[in-house]
Amino acid sequence: MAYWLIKSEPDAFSWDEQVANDVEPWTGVRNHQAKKNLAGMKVGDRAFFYHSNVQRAIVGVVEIVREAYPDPTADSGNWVCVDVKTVGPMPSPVTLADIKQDEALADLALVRQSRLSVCPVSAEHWQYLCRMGGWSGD
DNA sequence: GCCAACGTTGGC
DNA sequence: GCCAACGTTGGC
Repeated sequence: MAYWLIKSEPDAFSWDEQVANDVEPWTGVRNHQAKKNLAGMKVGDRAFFYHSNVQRAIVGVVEIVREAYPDPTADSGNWVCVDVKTVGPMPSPVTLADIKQDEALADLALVRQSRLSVCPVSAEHWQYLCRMGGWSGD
């Protein structure tokens, strides 16, 4: 299974809303690199839910429950979205500042390509970040 | 096919 | 609010 990180501006769609909705179509991605990553997601993959802009921290974990299908919010072009399901909140959110000052995470896509809204996370980095956030779930 | 201009994203 | 990074557009 693969791991990912998806970004959302809390003003547009927050973790609280994700928890309330439980399953949410992840729409609105309009970047080819991000689209490629969406298309590579499989059911059962896990993703960090990251708040960009205001809070800048990993605040929760979601699971992919539906693989890439045409984004209904796209008026043109063949953009895709996936459905994600709430798994649980990070016991202590991992902030971007924490990530940036840790050498082991220097080549995280989140750091290297700050504008990419859907990025892959290696298994090593996933486990590392889970430890930082106090995530003890499976 | 190159490059300048412009728009958007996101960190600070 | 500013700026850097990056994507897109359009003139040539």
